[in-house]
Amino acid sequence: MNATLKETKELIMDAAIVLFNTKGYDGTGVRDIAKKAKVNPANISYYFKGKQGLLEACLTQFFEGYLSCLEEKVFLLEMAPPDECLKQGLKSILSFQRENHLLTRFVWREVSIDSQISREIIASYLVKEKYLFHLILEQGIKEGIFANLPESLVIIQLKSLLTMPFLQSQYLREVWHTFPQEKYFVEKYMIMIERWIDSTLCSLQETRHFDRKII
Amino acid sequence: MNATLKETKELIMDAAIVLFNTKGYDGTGVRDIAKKAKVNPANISYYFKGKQGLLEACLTQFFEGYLSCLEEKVFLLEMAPPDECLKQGLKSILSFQRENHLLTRFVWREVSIDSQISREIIASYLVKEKYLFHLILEQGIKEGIFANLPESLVIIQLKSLLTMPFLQSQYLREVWHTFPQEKYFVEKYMIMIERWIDSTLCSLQETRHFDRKII
Amino acid sequence: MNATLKETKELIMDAAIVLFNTKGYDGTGVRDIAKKAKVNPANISYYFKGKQGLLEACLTQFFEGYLSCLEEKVFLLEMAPPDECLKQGLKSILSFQRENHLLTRFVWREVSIDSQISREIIASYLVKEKYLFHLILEQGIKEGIFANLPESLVIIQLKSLLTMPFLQSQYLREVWHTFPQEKYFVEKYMIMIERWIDSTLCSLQETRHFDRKII
Amino acid sequence: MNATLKETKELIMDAAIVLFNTKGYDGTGVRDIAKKAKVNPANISYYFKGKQGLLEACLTQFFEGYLSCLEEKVFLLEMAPPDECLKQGLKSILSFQRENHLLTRFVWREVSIDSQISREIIASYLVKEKYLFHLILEQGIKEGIFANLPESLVIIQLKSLLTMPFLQSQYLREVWHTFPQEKYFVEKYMIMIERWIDSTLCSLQETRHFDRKII
DNA sequence: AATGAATGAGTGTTCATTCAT
DNA sequence: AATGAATGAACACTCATTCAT
Repeated sequence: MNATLKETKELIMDAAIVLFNTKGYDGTGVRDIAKKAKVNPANISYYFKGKQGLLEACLTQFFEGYLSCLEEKVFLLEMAPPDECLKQGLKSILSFQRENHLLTRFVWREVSIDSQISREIIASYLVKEKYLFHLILEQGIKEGIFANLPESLVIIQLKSLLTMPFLQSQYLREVWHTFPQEKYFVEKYMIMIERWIDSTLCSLQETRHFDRKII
Repeated sequence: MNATLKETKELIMDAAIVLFNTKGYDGTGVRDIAKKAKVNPANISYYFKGKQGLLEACLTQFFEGYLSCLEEKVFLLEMAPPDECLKQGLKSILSFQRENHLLTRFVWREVSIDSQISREIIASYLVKEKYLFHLILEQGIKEGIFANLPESLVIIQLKSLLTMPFLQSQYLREVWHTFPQEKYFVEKYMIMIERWIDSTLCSLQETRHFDRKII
Repeated sequence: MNATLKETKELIMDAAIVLFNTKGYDGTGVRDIAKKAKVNPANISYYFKGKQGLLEACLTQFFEGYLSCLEEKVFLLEMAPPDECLKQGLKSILSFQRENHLLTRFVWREVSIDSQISREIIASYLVKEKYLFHLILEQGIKEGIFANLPESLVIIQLKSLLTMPFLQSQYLREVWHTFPQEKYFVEKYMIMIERWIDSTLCSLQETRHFDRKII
Repeated sequence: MNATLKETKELIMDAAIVLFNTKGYDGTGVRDIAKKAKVNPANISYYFKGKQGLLEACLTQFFEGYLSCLEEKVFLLEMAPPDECLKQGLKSILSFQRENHLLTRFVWREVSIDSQISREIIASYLVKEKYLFHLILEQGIKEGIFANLPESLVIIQLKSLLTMPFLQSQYLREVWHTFPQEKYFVEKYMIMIERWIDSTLCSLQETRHFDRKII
C-alpha cells in the first residue's frame, strides 16, 4: 500500500543499521525498527524471517563489500609493488567503511560478541580476509620490501588501524570533534596509515627482537 | 546465608563481567548473572540499584585502573625521556588490560554504544585520558623526540593498537589461535608497539603531508 | 494457475481434514493448510470466507453423510424388524466413519467444544439424529423387542460405542496396535455392538431398577 | 500481595480447567486464564514454566486420580468376585469424573490430539490403565464369569461408556437436558453400565462369532 | 482464479524490578 | 543480608485476513 517490495525491505535495513549502530543489536527492538522505517513490524519477520535474519542480512552486506575491496587490489599484485597494493587496499577499505560508517561501527562491535552468528562470520569472511592479507604480505617479504615481522601481529595492527576510528566514532566526535565519516578525516588518516606502512612495516631495521626473544 | 556482603557483591560483579563480555550488556539478563553468581536476583537491585548500576560499577572499576596506569607514568615525565614514559605507560595499560581482559573487551565494546552512560564515561574518563596523553606527546615534541604529527591521529592510533587485540579476542582466538590474555602475547605485541613508536612516531622524516594539506 | 476451481477447493478441504484431525482446529494455521494443499493462503478466505467457513464446510460434509446413513435405514422400519434396522443403521454409520475416519475424529472432538458453531451443529444435526434414533427405539419398544430402558441413556450408549473408537484412534493404535479405519476392525467391532443390542437392549430381563429408582 | 503461593497456583489451575474445557487448549490464551484467575499472566510461566507446563499439570492431576480409582479396586480381586471389582472400579471412576467433570471433558478431548504430550500420556498412564483392566478381565475369564471376548474390544467399550457422557456433556445438556455432573445422572448411568456387564460381558452365550470369523 | 505484499491484533514468554518477610 | 512471590511492560513473533493486481 505505502511502498513497493524493494522499498519496504530497504527501508527496514536502513532503519536497522541506524538503530543497531546507536543502541546495539540486543538493545534495539523490532518495533523501534519498524517505527523508524514506518512499516509494520510484521514485515520484519516477513522479509527477513525474524530479527536475527535482519542482522545476518546486515552482516552479509557489509562483509561482501568489505572483502571485495581487498580482493580487487590483490589482483593487482602481479603488476604493482606490494606496498602499493596494500596501500590501495587499505584506502579502498577506508573509503568503503566511510561510506557505510554506521554499518561499520555496528558490525565490528557485534562481531566482538560470542554469538553463534559471529562465529560463523569469522569462520567464513575473516578467514578469507586473513588469506588475502597474507598474499600481499608474503609477496612484500619475498620482494624484500616488507620487514619480516610476525604476520599475525602485522595484520592485527593493520585491522586495528582500519577499524577503530569507526568503532569509536562517538569518542572521536565528543573528545576530538572529529568525524570519521568525513572525507577530510579519511584523507588525513590515510596518510597516517601510509606512514605506518613506510616506517614500521617497510623499515628494514633489525628485526632481531623477534628473532631472539620469541620462537 | 551463603555469603557475606562483600562476597555477594563481588560474586555478582565477577559473574557480570563474564556474561557481559560473552553476550553483551543488553544480551545478558539479571537472572543469568544471579544464577552464575549463585545468588538471588533481587540482590542485584539491592547492591547496585539495578542492572544499570552494575554496569556502571564495572565501567568505573575498569577506568579507575586504566587511568591510574597512565597517571603513574606521567609523573615520570620530569625525570625520564617522553618516549620512555610513553612506552612504559602503554606497557602498563597492556598489562592491566591483560589481567582484566574480559572486562576490557566488554568495556570498550559498550563504550561504542550511544547510551547516556557511555557519554558520561567519555566526558569524564576519556577526556582525562586525552589530557594525559597530551602531556606526554607535548613534552616529546618540545624535546624534538616525537614527530609533529596531528595529535588526534596519533592518539587514535595509539588507542587502536592498545585496544583492538582485546576487543577482537575472539577473532584472534579462532583465526590466529592466539590469546591476548597470555603473557606471551603481550610481550610480543609490546615489541610491535615500541616499533611503532620508534619508527612512526619518533621518525623525524618529513611531515610535510600534514603541513601542506591539513590545517 | 496450478489447479482449477474445483480442485483448489477440494485440495484445501483435504489438507484441512488431515491437519484439523492431527493438531486440532485451533492448533492449525491457515498457512499450514495452504502449504499442505500447495495453494496460496489467501484462497482459503477466498473460497470459504475464512478459516471458520472452512471448518463449517467440514462439519456440514460430515453430518450430511452421517445423517443420511441413519435416514436410509429408518425408511426400512415399515418392512423390517426394528432391531435389524438398528443394526443396519449402526453398521452403515460405522462404515461411513471408517471411510472418513480422519474427519470423524476431528468432528466429534470439535463438537465437544463450547463454541457458537458447535451449538449450531447440535441444534440442527444432533437434534435430528435424536429424532431418528427415537423412531427406531419407539418402534422396537412397541413391538416388545427392545427393553423399556430410558431412551436418553440408550442413545448415549449407542453413540458412545459408535464414536469412541474413532475419537481415540491414537490410543487404539499405540496401546492396542489396532486401527479403526481397517475393514477388519469394523467387522469385529460390529459384532460387539450387535452383542450389545441382543444382550443389553433386547434382553427383556427386569427393568425394575429404573421403574423404582428413577422418574 | 493478593494471594499466597498455594492460592495463586491453584487459582491458575482452576481457571485453566474451566477455560481449557470450554474453549480447548489451543483456543485459550494465557491472558484469558490469568484474567479469570485474577493474577498476573507472568505467574503462569513462573509457576508452570509456560502454558504447556500448565497443561501437563492438569493432565497429571487427572490421570493420577483416575488411575488410583482403578488401582484401589484391583487390590480387592483376591477377596471379591471380578464382576463386583469391575463394577466398583467403574463406579469409582464415574464418581471421580463426575467430581472433576470439567477436567474430564477437556482431558479426554486433548488426549485425542496427536501431540507430543498426548503420546506421553498414552505411553505412561493409558498403558497402565490397560494393564489394570487386563488383571480384572483375566481373573473373570479364569473364573468363568466373563465371556471370552476379545479383550481390546471389551476395554474399548468400557472406556467408551465411561468417557463419552462427559466428553459430550454439551450434547447431553442441549439435546437431553441432562447433566453428567449431577449425582442423579451418574446413578442412573451406572445402572446401565451394570446392565452391560451383566448382559453383554457376563452372558455366556455363544462367542462363536469371534471364534469363527476372526483370528 | 489466484497471488504476494501488507496489516493490526494477537500469541506465549521474558524482563528488571519491587516488596513483604 | 537475603529471599521468593509477584508485577506490568516489553519482547520477538504469528495470526487470519485484506486488497490491489
